[in-house]
Amino acid sequence: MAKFSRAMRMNNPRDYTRVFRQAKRSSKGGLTVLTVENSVGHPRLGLAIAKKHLKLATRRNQLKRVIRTSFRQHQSVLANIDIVVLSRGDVSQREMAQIWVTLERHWQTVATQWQKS
RNA sequence: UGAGAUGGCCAGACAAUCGCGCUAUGGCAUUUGCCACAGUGAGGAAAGUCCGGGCUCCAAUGGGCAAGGUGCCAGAUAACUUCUGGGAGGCGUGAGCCUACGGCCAGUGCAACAGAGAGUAAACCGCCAGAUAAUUUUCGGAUUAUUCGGUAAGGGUGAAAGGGUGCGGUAAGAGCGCACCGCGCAACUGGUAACAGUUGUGGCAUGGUAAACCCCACCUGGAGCAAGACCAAAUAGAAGAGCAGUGUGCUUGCACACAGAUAUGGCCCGUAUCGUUCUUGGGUAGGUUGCUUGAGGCAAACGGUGACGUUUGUCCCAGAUGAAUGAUUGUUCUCGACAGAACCCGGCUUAUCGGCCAUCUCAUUUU
RNA sequence: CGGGGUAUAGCGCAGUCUGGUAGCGCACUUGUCUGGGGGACAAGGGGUCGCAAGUUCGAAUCUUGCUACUCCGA
Repeated sequence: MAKFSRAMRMNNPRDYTRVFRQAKRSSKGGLTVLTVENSVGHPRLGLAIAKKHLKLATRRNQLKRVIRTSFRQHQSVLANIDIVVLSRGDVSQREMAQIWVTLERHWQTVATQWQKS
């Protein structure tokens, strides 16, 4: 059962600044993924999709939904880490299917970086 | 059949799996929650923020000025830069469509360059009469030049040159006279009105520009849900109240006297710091609310040319807050555009793949 | 989400209120001075005035609608 409840989102600005300061980065396919350890007991996801990269609100919402769904389906392989997904300037040229594939590759690299203890 | 005009409607469909927000019910915890099941869940533009209103706070009970807006007339509406009907002008064969459409005979200004002249008109070329001179002569005059006058018909300049066309008239011309057209004024008729029609009259007066200042008529207080209301840590500061160390006295909880406490340090001096508890108000982080039952939708009847209004019945139809509608797979079709609510409504504007319906127009063919 | 501002030469800015000629500085090109560079002097080129409609005889300027950038309110 792969749920995605409200506690698995990062709601606090301090969490974001902590991640931005200490995180490991990996970027490919129009997205950048930042990861850092947390003490909550489960993985958490945060999104930062820039208006400059995707001008239309429809496209931004669509991208966020795709990222959330992918996170939900792959959260069993992830350790207790905070993840922030950033958009990059070239994301506007990608199809949604391509984004889906690159997200799966991101989760694999993150899972190898942070072995589940 | 083809080409159009106007108005309205839809915005891929179905199924499976995994998920999200809100609401109701039930269960477990009772503290914020968790679980089960059911219902419900973006738009015609949600957009731009260009107008109007509700709502909230601030200001003000009034009047005037300023500033801004609107601008044919009548109506609709909570209100409007909206809508409906009508008028005028323009476009189209037509159905129809478009129009910031009050006033420069109240005042002030502006019009570069060109042009003689750009507004109480003006003689550059030209046309015409007279005078003078020359030439010529059939002795009537003719031609040329100069000068002084007349003249807005023609040329030329310009975006624009002070009514247009025709006839008369004249030395040449001229609203100088006449006819028609246009314009102004007056009366009458129709119309709520804008305006239209008829008659008479004037004889050209009144050129353009008000999205130039302005005049006239009408309208407008300012800010915006990050408005506003409520709850409320920590820290610093403010106000108030109680308590405070040591010694003495006695009436045993009061009075009087003396200053202190902590840190540094072996101790003194010295140095540094300074009460403690509670309450109050203020209000930060954070949270709650505002937050969706409304100038609501749908249907019918009635009134109205219509926008719309009235009555009855019926329905409840997003409410998020780092922000909910998605992903994957399958089937199918016409292969899916523009695009995501954030306090709520009425409009306008802009973006947009296509499809359907109704009414109407034109052309062609057949009967 | 709400409220403002700006757009003119490669860059930074005037001109817009009050409509007729688009200008200033730096940069660029050419020439002269110098043995050369630097520097100075002289001359020159370079503009859909963000885009599109409208008003006007005429629009960078006035009006309306779009586009981009930017600031403020947590």
